[in-house]
Amino acid sequence: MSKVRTRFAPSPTGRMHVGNLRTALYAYLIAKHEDGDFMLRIEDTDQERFVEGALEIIYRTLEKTGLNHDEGPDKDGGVGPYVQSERNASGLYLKYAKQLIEQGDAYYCFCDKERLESLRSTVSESGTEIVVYDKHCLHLSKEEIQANLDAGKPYVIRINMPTEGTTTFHDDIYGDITVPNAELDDMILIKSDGYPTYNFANVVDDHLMGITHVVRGNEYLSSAPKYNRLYEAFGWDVPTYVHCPLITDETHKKLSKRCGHSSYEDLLEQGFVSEAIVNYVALLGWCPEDNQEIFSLKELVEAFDYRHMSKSPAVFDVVKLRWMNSEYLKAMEEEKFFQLAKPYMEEVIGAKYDLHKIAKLIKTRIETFLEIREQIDFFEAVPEYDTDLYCHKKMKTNEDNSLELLRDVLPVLEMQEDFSNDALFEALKQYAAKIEKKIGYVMWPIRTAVSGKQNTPGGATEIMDVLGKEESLVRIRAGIEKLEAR
RNA sequence: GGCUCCAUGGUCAAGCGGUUAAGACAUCGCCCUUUCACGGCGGUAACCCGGGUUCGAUUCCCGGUGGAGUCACCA
Repeated sequence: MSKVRTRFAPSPTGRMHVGNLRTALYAYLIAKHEDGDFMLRIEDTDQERFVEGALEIIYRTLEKTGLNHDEGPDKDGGVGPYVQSERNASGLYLKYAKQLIEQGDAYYCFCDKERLESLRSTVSESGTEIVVYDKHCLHLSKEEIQANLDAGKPYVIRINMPTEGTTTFHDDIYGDITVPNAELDDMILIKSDGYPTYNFANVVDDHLMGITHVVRGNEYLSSAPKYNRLYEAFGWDVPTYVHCPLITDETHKKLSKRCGHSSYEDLLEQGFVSEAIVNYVALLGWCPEDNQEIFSLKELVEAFDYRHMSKSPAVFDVVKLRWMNSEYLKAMEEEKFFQLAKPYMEEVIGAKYDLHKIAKLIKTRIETFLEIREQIDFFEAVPEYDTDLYCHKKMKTNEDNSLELLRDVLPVLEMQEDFSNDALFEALKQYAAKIEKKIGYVMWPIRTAVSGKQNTPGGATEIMDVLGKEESLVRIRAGIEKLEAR
């Protein structure tokens, strides 16, 4: 049995779509599960769609997600170049296309855009007809072709598909798929600009690079039967196809830029951690036997069996991603969490307070880093709040007894030397015991005064620990004034 | 519209002829608690419809319905 070789073959056209990321992940997992090779190939045959910087995004994303390739433009494995425009420069694709022409499996086509368009419109009017090229140029004589070529007339090279019978191709997930040959378009192999089309370059390169498993998105499923004709014409072995189920948005449509979280970079910007994104995406269309949900990349390699992949499309559920992200944050070691959260904290409160302490408080209370702002903004300044915040049914507090409590407890805090959480808690516990109230009765008004918020990360003492004695007392006095002024 | 694929709770999904039809997210309730969160416990909620095959279908086959993908000198 030969070594498994898979490839990720993105086009440098922008951000990393999560569908692409998952395809890359699955290709990586299929290879690594069998101890095979995973390679990167750049499919840049469309010069018009090339986006500046897209290459860097591809490299960066693979690196950040840990999907390290064994071969690629930057890592020669002997079957390069790994960039299609470079391969094309040597006339590689044209050579193979011409071989097909000689065999009678392909032909020159000189039809211009206008003719092709008129073809389309006439066909659609007749209704029942199928929209494929009419093979007009297939019937050109040798002399006509040569004359056109000599005249420098632009041309493309098309494959000559059979018009009768059916073609069956096999996908390891979806099984056998049979289509009528009349449906098969004489697809273009070489474009008039000399570049190969995706369909052609893909087949040629996958063969030349020894790819054993072609992993790609379900949206290519319908073009797959055409490939068999190509492999057949060349006499090459057809690789194993693994088409991944579609990832959709909440309306069950193919995930698009419109939904706002369609790319890996979008998700990072929205405060998700890379590992959680990879983990979540792995579970979109695949599931292990024991239903484990939290996976490191290493564990995924171990557990991944692509035969357990699902066939039906999966909705990208941001809510579940958020949950998973929170799991990663909770499990993260403190220092790492601090480093990642630091920029978000600094953005709100600078370096005024001990950010380590604050990081500890928010760690179990956020799902994404973006929530940090709303969690800690009160440290910067107490927001405007209504005094009915002091009313809490369970704590049995209201504006009146809160005012009384704060006035009463203020001297206690003023005398308190040690403003650490533990010491404060101990002191206030004793105070509560003294006045024969439950601890919450004491804590609620204080927490309200120092934060001005309904909910806060941490309780009254933890907040005061961060604020320090001076600021805490300032805020409590302000709270008293606010209650008096009501 | 043609072709192709898909079909278990709101979502991700186990299941692969006989089950009280798992689990997770979300949701609801309770407990814990210095608020919230975390954590713990529990609840609500699903096999698209109709025919077969079979002693027995969520599971196999056919049809319908529904959804999606695709029909470029884009990938």
